[in-house]
Amino acid sequence: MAERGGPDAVVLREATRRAGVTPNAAYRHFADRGALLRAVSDVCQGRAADTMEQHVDSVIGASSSVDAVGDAAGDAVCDAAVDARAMLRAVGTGYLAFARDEPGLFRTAFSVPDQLANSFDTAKAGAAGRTPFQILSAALDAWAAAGILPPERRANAELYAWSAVHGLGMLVIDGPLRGLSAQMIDGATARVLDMVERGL
Amino acid sequence: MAERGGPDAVVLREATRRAGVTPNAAYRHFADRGALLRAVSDVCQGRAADTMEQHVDSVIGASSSVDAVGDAAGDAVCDAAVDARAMLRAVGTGYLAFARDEPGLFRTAFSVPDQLANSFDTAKAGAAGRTPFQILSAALDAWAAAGILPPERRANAELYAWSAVHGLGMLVIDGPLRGLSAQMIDGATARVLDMVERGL
DNA sequence: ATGGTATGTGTACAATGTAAACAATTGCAC
DNA sequence: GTGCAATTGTTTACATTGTACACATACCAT
Repeated sequence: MAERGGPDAVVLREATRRAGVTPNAAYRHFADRGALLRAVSDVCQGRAADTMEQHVDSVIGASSSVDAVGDAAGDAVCDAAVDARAMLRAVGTGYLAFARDEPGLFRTAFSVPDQLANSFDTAKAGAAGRTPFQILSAALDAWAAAGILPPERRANAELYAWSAVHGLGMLVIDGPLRGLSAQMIDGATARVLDMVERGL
Repeated sequence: MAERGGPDAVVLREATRRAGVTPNAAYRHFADRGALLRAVSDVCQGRAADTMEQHVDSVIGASSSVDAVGDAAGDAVCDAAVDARAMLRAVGTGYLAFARDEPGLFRTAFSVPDQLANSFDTAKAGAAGRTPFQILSAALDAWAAAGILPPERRANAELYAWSAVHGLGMLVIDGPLRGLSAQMIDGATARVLDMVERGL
């Protein structure tokens, strides 16, 4: 239901109908519709994490193989920086790919009020066990380790990178940027990630 | 109704109740609930524009008076750059101030699917006649004119700056960043704007 | 005067969330 | 094994919402 229709479409009675039970049976499992929606939202965040991991993995794999083929041992630092940048971009593109491929799930994932403290809740984790926030966090740790993110800027950097990418996602799927061509969206994605890379 | 409760709270029957007419009278003015919501959304964008103009004006006023007092004629270019940066920051802080002060209106303003082409619709304009998009656009024009935004990066720059600020707004008001202290939010706002300034 | 347009009313129906009381099933203690 | 308590589901009921259809009224122009 969330997949097509977003959060507003996740409806208690329809859920029970699909489950083959009467409407009120739902109240044995969820306090109210809000609780159901929160549970669905958590699952959606897990799905987002899956897409992000997938993008990160593909980049890591590619980068490693290239490293293995033609490199001397001198520029390990440079490699770390290149890898860190690629990883953060993969996190961003994965996030936005999820938004574009599954707009209903994306909107459901982030349409329910939450607290930053819950960003580590395992209920929001993907198959790999990490939540979207943790995936982003790891990419920024890699930046810091590679020395391309000054320590004084590391604090809360998740929020700033996240804001940029999340904003683009929202504007694209149900904001004023909807209906842009795929190329336009690809371009905007690249440019927003450029901005984040330069600006973090 | 939008003010407290956001888009979900703008309800057709309640509106007619407050207007003192029967529910179906609404259908003489709006095709359906969606049309009503779109109209409300436009008004909300106008309110956002008002807040943004207000922030921009206060900055322009301050900057001009400083200029008038103690300057030779040499660094007009520098002044233009300083002004342009201040203006863009004011646009961003205004946008986020609106999100924080009127979260219901903010969510209503941007929760209805729209097209970029409609971003100039006068229905979305504030008292000064400009829509939020146009206000942002003007600030970026000032950047370009001051020479601090390379021409090849000017195209669609609205989208990138907007994404960053919009994302922070969404995360703060009903995303995982809700409940952050006012200082935290102020800090995050400043840092996101730093990122935009460096990254555009 | 008359006819058309704008606006509002009355009645009606389907869908939703949710409360309260009741029933069936399950698991465990004795 | 028996009985009790927790778990899960059902039935009935109600308020609220969006919306369709037919009907009424007021006003304005010809």
